[in-house]
Amino acid sequence: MEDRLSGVSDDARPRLLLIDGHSMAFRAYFALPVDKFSTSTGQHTNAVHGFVSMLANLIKNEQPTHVAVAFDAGSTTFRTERFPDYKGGRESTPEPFKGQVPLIREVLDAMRITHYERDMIEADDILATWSKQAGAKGWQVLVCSGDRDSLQFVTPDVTVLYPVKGVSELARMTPEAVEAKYGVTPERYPDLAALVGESADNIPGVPKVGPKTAAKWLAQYGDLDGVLAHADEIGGVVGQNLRDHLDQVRLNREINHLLTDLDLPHSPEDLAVQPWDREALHQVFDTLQFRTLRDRLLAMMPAEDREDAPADAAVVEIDVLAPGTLGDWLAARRGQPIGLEVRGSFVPGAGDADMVALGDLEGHAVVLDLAQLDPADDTALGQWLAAEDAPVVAHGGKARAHALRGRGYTLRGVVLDTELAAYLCHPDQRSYDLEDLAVRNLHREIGASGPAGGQGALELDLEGEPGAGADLAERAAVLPVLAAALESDLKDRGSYDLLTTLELPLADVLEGMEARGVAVDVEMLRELECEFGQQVQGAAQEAYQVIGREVNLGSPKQLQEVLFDQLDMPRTKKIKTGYTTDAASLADLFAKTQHPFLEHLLVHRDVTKLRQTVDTLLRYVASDGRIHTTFQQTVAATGRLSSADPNLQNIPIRTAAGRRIRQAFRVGEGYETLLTADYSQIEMRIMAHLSGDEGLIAAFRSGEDLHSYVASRVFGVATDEVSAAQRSKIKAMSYGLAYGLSAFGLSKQLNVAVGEAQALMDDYFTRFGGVRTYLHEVVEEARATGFTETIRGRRRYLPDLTSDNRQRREIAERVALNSPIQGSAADIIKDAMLGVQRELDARGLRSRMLLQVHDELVLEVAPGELETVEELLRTQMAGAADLSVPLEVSVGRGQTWHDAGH
DNA sequence: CACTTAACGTA
DNA sequence: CGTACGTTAAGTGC
Repeated sequence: MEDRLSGVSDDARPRLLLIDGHSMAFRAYFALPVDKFSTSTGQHTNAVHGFVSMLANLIKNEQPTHVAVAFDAGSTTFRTERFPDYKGGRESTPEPFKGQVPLIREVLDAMRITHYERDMIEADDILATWSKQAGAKGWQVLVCSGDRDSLQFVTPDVTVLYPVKGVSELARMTPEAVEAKYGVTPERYPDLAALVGESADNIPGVPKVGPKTAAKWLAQYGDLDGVLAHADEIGGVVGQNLRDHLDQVRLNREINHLLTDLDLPHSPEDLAVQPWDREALHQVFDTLQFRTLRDRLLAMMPAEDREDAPADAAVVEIDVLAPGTLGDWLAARRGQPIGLEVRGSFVPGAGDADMVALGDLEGHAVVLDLAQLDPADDTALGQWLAAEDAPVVAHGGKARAHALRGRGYTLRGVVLDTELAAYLCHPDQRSYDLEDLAVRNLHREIGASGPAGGQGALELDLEGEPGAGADLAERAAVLPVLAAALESDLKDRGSYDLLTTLELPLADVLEGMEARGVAVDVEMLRELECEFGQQVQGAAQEAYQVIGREVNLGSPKQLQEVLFDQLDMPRTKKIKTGYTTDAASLADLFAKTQHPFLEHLLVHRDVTKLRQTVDTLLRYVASDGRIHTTFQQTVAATGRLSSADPNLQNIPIRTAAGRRIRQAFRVGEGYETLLTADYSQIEMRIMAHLSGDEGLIAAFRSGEDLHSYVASRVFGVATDEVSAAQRSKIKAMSYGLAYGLSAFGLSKQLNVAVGEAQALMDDYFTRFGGVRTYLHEVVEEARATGFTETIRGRRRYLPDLTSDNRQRREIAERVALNSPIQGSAADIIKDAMLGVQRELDARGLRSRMLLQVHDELVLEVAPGELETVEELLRTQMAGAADLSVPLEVSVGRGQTWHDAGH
């Protein structure tokens, strides 16, 4: 590691960087705005960000060979015992600062930087000791500390970096700089400090004596002892003051003396910089939600810090095939997993591919330009792609299949999809770029060498796009290697089965659904757009009239002005930018003020949203008159699918106007009807199953209305005597429980007193105690194992369950409650989809699945197949899991999605 | 131009 | 102080 600096610096001595952790974190905290740095979970991160940013700069600029951080262990130290007022009178640590220090430690761990603290000792003492030890060896030492006491150990070899402004600007305090600034040598600095005092540490100095006077005295009498010995000779008020404070000054000197003889567990040699733990670094930056900082750090990670040298397989050799020999190339590798990478457009239903690369485990690759592919090769490629028994490894196979489909190829036989595999291993990440996976799992950089780095690959590239072929080949070649790594990772996590029996086959099913899309009535959508548009205009005009001016009703900022400044309405809930103007608050305000502006505003909001939904849908209608969404299979951490471009899982249903949009989704030409099937109360049934609560299981087995049944038990009345109000309270609570709802939250939702909500929950748990036990146990087990699990063994890792930060911990606890339930429901409907597809195929039916909306499937039924399809749909959905309660499925049919719904 | 925020639709 | 998503316009900052 030492040789790293030889190229950068002309000084070949080891360079030790020492950092006072608390002091710098605190500086960072005050340098950066608290409200601008927090994660979506509410964790403040400004101090972490500032600290890590500073650390990154230091490492980059100073190129240390050794690094360590010292922290203060607690508020009690040998100094406070000696002098109870030391550091007294300080404001208590700001709330948002607490909890950030452990996060800094996590980052340091990931960077494999030693950090140390010891009871009763301050960070400065630790740093002073290391500094002295390293100085004695002739090392260069840099000490980064915001504590001026550290200036006392500045020497020609030891420089203190003292923050002047925030944490970005550090003053290099060399012996010369100390002398220039304070008029004394570093060695005498504590003498000066003893006389002057340090208000930050609540150390009183001699009144009226500042650095100038103190330095003058020290120059005159040599050192502090000299000054004290000659205290009588000093005239004036300051002299008298000194004489009055002799004991204080002696005590000060005693206190600001730093220990340099601690027995530390790490010698300076132990502090050598280590290769960073990329995996851990990614994880901690994921939780901190630091994107730019992550990139900055990774970018400066020197090549020699990569954990293992790249394996020899990293060299990709592009085989130049004679026309017509692709079949031979493939035959020579029969049965071996081949990586497949595709270049082109991955748009569902309108994809296209222009280049394909194949790579084997040994690093051999071929690059195929599909536009000028030899007919024999084209056949060989098509057969190989479609063969179920020719093992393929892809990254995002579903998207690649869309591209290939555009060229008439069918993709089958994907035995491992690296994107899906990575998702199952770390379902919380936001992206699974192949480059990142290669680096994290194989320590292999791909696409980094640039065009010139290829091995004679350039001539293979399409004109005007140098490097594309080499890049594609490199990606294809890394896939089988990566697949092996991810396969074993998945097996370790017990999730391999989930990949092969659920997610991989599902990807095929989803690809089909996306490719076929869903038919819409464009005329109807246009009419709706127009109608909603007029209503938007109308509502806006009326709103303007009320307030006497035109504002942008879509701007929360301008609305705040109108509501709270112009109209001086009661303040709503506070948010970052002021007061919220969300629908619930506006409704509250209307109840209080009856102000007509609010009415018009709410109508405007509603209709704007609807118009916008219609607008978006229209933009996505493809040339076949259908909308092709993308079902994202690696986004939702619980295992659900999500839908995007456009999102068809959030089409309105609750309001009459909204439901009209569903009328525009209709059965396609050549088909008879739409069929929708949804699970009734699937999450509550899963709760009953997982908890084993006798009462809840009995409720479902009784066949009675769930919420009425539960309400009758909670309120102690007959099922048919349950009032609508009682039922709806219970319904809200039942669903809330699976989200970790508190009595406070319930009270807010039901608009009742917290006490009443609490009583309701208590009554509920008296009757359904198994639920409470289960909810408690699921959290505790997750805390012990670090993850939750669904009925299919889908894991979600929740490191925050053991966080010291209460807010983070409690959020993780709610996630732990919800994930097995939501995730199991996702498992079940995914299994059902496989069953439905299998049956449709097996029976040679033309009917087909179109959409999935979490607990609902939408199918397009071919003429004459209705009865068969409905039956198989019910059977497959109800039989998708074997729970201790029945899975109930309700089915509807109609010409439109609205009519098929129920 | 890219990113974040507030708001709101679904299960 | 209830989970999981995606999309949009407005606002902010480079």
